[in-house]
Amino acid sequence: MLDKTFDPAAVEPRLYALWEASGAFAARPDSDAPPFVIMIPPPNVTGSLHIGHALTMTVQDTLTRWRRMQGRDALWQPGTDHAGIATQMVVERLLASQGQDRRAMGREAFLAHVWEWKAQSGGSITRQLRRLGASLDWPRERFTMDEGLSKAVLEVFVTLHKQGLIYRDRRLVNWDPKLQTAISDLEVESREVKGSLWTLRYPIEGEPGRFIQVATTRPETMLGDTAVAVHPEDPRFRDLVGRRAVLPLVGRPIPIVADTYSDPEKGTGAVKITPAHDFNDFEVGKRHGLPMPSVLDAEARVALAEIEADLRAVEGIAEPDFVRGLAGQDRFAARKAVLAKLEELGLLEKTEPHTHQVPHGDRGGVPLEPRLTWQWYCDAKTLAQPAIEAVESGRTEFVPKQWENTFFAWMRDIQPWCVSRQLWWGHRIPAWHAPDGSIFVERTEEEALAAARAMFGADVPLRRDEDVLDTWFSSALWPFSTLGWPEKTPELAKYYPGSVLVTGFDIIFFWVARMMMMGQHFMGEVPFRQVYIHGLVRDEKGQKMSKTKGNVMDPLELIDAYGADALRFTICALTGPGRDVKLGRKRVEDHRAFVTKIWNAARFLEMNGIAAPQGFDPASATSPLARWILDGANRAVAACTAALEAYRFDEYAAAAYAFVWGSFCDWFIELGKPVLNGPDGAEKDEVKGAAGHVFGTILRLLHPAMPFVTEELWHRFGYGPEGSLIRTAWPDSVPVPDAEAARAELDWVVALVGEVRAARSEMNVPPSVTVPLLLQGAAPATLDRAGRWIDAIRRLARATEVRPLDGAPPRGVAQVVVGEVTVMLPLAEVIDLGAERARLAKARGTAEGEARKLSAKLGNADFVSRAAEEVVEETRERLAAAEAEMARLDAALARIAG
RNA sequence: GGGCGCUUAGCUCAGUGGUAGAGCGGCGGUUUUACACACCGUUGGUCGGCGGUUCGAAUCCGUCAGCGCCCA
Repeated sequence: MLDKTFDPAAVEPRLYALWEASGAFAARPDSDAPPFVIMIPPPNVTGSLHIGHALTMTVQDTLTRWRRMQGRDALWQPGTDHAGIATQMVVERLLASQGQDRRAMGREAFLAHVWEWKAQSGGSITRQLRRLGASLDWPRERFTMDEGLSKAVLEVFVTLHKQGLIYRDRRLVNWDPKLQTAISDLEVESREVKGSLWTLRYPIEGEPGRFIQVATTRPETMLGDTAVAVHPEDPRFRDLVGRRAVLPLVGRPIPIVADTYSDPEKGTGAVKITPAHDFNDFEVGKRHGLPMPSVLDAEARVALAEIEADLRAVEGIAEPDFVRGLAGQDRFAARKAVLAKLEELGLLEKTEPHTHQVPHGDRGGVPLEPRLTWQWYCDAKTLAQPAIEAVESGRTEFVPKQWENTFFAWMRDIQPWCVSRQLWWGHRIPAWHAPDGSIFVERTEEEALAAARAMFGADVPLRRDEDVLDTWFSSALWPFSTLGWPEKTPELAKYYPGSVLVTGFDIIFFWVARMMMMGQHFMGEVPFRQVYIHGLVRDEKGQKMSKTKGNVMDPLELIDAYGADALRFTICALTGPGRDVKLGRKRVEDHRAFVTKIWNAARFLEMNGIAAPQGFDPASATSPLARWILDGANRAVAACTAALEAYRFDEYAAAAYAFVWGSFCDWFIELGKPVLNGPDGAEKDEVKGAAGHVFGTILRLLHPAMPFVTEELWHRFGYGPEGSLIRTAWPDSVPVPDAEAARAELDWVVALVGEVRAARSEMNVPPSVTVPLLLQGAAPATLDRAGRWIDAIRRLARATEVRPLDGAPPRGVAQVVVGEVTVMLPLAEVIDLGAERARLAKARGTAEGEARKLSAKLGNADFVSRAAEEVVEETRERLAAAEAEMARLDAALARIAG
């Protein structure tokens, strides 16, 4: 016997362990089955399962389980990425709590600690994914720092370098002074900051008393100014272009240059140019050949080495000793000091409050500092071209398609990709520096030494580059590095390119773009055929979930409370195209009711001795009820299949829900009860067979979304051994012959029951009162139907009997119109004639409104002559039906008049 | 400032040229032995505003407004 309620916690761990142990998740490279491949976008090894993972993994698992059931050789590739900055931060924090420091222990010792941490606490997310039911092929789990993937990284770096697509350059980068590393443009987060706009006065050289005013939000960088720029057409400054200003505090004369970067409308119309500390200024500096001294060090403290030689005293303007005193000060302390000194010198014109966007590091959280450094760059512009073409030509397709625009916009304007990071945890760059500055990029130190020997004619000592690669560099190789590349493995041959990449739109630039570039370049083919972009999970009010807002939901807690099936089904039901998912506890609770409904339906079947049918042939079913539910199941199968093919998880969930609850439970089971309670025989056998058959279809249909409850019921009902539903074939939609007749019959029964129930309810007839249904004007076929369904009608419509009206209608009837029939309910004892008249009048009003609308339409000559013939014909039929109904309601009203 | 998206019932959302829908909620009723996480019935909408195309517009076009996101 099934328990009274479904207990997910008792079932989930057992079934998951069974699936995993039996190899149900395993890809089968040796099979002939066509592959279906999803490469998991590798979660961060430091991460734990959050609600966003729950969404993306539910979608991926639903697709994987569905395709696996369809007979595809499914590979859902698991793994994690090493998350350079995040992991290094975690381990450093851990060490700090033990009073240890990374720099003190040195690189090797630190890395040993990281690996130790990884072994102990890394990848807890992979355990949590099991709670969700994710059917990943665990024995294939990879890690971006493992040996094989590291080999792929090495191969790619060296190859790209030899192809000139990776190079070293000295440019401005986004520098995180807290983490002391370069970071990518994509790791920059603009934050609105309430600051000030200071207007400074720079004296004009040789013209005492004349100044040019510049506005700035970062006065401390003025030590590194090398020009003042004005707009070439700005008449206010025309005579100053080509002359020089004296840089306050420093004393260095700097040119006043004409550059369209300066906006006459903004600030004073003149801007100070600090090429080494601002991206726009850097461009101006390049255009005008300006020096580019850095005045801040790696920790964003004032550093004077590059301007020391420029310092000179100028009475009332520049004080070298003051500047020297700034050395080593933090940028914000230096700002205060600089402003105070400028004010003292009368060179601070004004201070205005100013709100502006300040770039912050998304990991470290501190304001970033553009910094001029040597870094390794990847020529993304070149690599992007084939990736763009692949999407243009449809070799990779985005779903929904609109995201292709986002992809194109980013890819067509892509900047050189800075791939080096000043970290220890990551793939160390395979470059060796010779004392003279030559660099050798090779797979091994031996090869580098050999290359150096060839160049210098003698052995020279080489020093390996200290930097590591951006984590995304290795992630970009994931679709093929996990399959064994650069080795030519059977897996690589079979599973590349993948079928679909599933991810959120915020990740298009990170994973999609980079995997596309690397896949095209090294495999000569796209890494995936489709990219399914889903929304973000938000709270019920549509707010982004965040720890600071306190509105985060823990998927594991939701699973504990409602079960994984409920959470997964909720996510499917809410995942429409191009929409964020507004998720609340209540939504999960609501959908749990559906899991419970299935469980209860199963209990009913069990009580009636219904199980996996033996030798039931749907094609030979004769009873209308059996044929009707078989037809309904087939249509549900078709709808669910089409929805999944289109990535319409909401439609998939809705179609399954409507069929299971609205058809199978509400009508099939109810209509079947009289038969099931009746005598044994062919009819009962057929209804039981159909019930068992359709329930099996339901379990298969819902398995991708709610794997646990379906798998549990599958074996409990003898459809297969425990844990076998996951390997069972997805149902086919097999049309039922002459389904229209079965539908027409059941539609009639449903309409009759519905109308009678509504009339009784509106008349406030207590359920205990049962009455005969007298049919007036019934066609012989209708009387036959009534006879066939008499038991069900008795039960569902609270009727004693159904028979033709014999003679005059009794007094005090309630009447409803169903097709050509007027059904009379003799309710003399309880009926309120006034209420019944009002009810009939209302029904007549509805029919009349409908008829009026339709006849107006048909009265329009343009409509009749220009609309499609079927539409006109259908309108005529609807009008006739509406008028007939009006006539019957008129007759009904006349019967109870007076 | 540029781009994208959204606006349909109280709420969350389907519906992309031909009868405005679902779930949840609300209201009324029900221990009808699978299920009160249920059953039965019912109430909710000038489909954001305006204009256009069309025999016909929630749907196509234009425009305005509001909201959200991305980029600068």
